[in-house]
Amino acid sequence: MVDLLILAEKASAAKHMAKAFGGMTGTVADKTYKIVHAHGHLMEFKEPEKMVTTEEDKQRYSSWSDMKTMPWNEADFSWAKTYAKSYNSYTKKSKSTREDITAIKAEAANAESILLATDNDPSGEGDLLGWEIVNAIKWKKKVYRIRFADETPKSLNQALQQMVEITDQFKQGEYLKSDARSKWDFLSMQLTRISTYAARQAGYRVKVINQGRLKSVIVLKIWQQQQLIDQYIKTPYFEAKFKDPAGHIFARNLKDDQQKQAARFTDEKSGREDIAKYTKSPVANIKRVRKFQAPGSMIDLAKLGSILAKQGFNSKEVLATYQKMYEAEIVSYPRTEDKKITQEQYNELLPVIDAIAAVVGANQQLLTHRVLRSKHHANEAAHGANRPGVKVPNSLSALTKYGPSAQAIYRTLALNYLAILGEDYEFERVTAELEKYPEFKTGFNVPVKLNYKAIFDDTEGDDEPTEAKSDEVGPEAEPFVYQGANPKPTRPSADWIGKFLEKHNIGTGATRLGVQAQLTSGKNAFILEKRGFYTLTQPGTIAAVLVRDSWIGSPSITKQLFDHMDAVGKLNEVPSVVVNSATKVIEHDLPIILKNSQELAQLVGSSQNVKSVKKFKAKPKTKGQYLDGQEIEFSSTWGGHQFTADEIQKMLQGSIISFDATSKYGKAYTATGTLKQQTYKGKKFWGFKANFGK
DNA sequence: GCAAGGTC
Repeated sequence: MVDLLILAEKASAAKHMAKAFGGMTGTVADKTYKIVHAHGHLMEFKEPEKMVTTEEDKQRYSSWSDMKTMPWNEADFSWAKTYAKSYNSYTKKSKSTREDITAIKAEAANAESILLATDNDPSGEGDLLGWEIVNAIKWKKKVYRIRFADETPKSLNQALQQMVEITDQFKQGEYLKSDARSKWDFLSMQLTRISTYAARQAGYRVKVINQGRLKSVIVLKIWQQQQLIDQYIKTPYFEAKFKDPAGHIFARNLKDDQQKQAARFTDEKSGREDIAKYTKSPVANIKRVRKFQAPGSMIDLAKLGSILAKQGFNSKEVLATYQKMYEAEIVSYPRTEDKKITQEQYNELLPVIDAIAAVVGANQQLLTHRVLRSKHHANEAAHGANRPGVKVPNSLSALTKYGPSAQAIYRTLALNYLAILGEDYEFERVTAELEKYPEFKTGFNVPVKLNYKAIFDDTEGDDEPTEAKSDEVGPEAEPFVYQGANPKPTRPSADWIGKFLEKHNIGTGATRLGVQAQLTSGKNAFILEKRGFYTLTQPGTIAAVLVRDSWIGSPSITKQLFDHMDAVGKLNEVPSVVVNSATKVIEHDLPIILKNSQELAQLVGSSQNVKSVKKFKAKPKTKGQYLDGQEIEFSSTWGGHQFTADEIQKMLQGSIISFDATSKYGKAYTATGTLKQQTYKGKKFWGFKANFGK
């Protein structure tokens, strides 16, 4: 008989506890103990039709096609749970968790009390999965809880001193709120049945049209952005600006639409007339201020995924490879919520910093900042931000066995971590204005010491052509007509969706990248991913169109759910209010989804032939005589830019032209090139060709 | 066939 059966959330946590307490069994804080562990949730809800009793209800809750059966009445459900299926990626087999539960039950038979030592997630998920096990083994004796700041021995032993009894689960806010959350999400599956039915009614032979708090919001956001892109019309404007000999631009700070309207002209002629008002001016009031910038916050899993997406790795593979590296203790816990680390975690890594730097080829001389900055420090961080582990690989190539992206994962994580050991970036902020027209100002940064940026610069990868300008300003600047345009909407990408989800607090560190991996893979994928950029597939478009104007497609639904969960967690609100709110969402969204299905034909296209919707818009062509006399035809636009008559004339004469363009990453640059005969898929054609990198 | 949340 032991005093305490310590239940850890996962194998790695159990291992850390064994290290902290002196073995998998023993005596700690005057109590005998044994450590066991789960691997996440071992129990999950039974199928809806298996949570009801009458034959009539079994029928009702099996239906995917009778819309009168919904919204479901949650009072009909027993909310009974069953063993989860756990998938083993090594054996590629699914296995029931029945044996795990049986094993824990057998150990519990020899214990006086259970100590829940599962993770302390803000959502209460660790409490929920602990209680699921306690309930599954029909435990009737005492239950205690510890919450630890991190998994270092010091923190775990500290936590043990603050053990609290929580035997009545219905009085424990963390359990109540996560239980309510899980019921809410479970009830939301009705929207998948509704959407699948609606799409089929509209004539689409779809498999399943999944909907949920994360999925619907992601897919709808991508669709809406695609609409913005499709509807985007580039409208150039002409604005008076000044330029000094080194190329620094002096412009007015146009704060609102009114100011912009007054300063910008829609045609070049008016722009030219406007600059006639100005003459060359000396540059005045040059200020140089020395500034410092600390390294940015550490990257999370979603951010890492988006960085690697740009290098051609897909999220599914990154997740799998990262997991294997974590199991080998080469990197820290992947699915962390933490963006910071504790002092203990920082201290733990310090001795191996130089070894890590050597592996990834970082300059060790730059790692001089040996104090954890407050912006990276947290008092509590169960796993700590994503970072390299204490075990350092011998070389990058030794990592290849974990997966294709292993080297890239380690390199990115390590450099990002090492950057916090670099000194602040030092630069000079230069500002100046025009003597004659002081409202025209310029400002730019001149790097003095790169410091941490020489280790890891999260702006790298934005491979935009930046002209190397001199840091000398003035002595004078001349007016010119600057040609700009309304900015093109950003292309949907992994990075962009990640930021959006984070901003609205949708999903967790564990699910944000996971759901994107899910949506981009399999036969029924909703999203097509190419180097981190997203487009919707046909089923994805259907899913998006169906949840237009719905609540499930809105980010505010998660916000509302979380606000209510917080109230439940503080015991200020009864859980049933949260669960009932799910029914209200179904009630509201069911008719909307059915109504939206009538627009599918128009917005998605033919249900018979997917390709028929992808009619290519014929590009407007221009004809003319090339300098050798032959009659040629070429597109009158390039990269969203409409060639002016003057540019067309010049191109036909074989001259080089330049114009302002926007890159596919949304950055403005100057495109320079000539008209050339080119080949595409074996066909010859004439068109503008940019001289990149020349 | 369904969610989102854990985990491997």
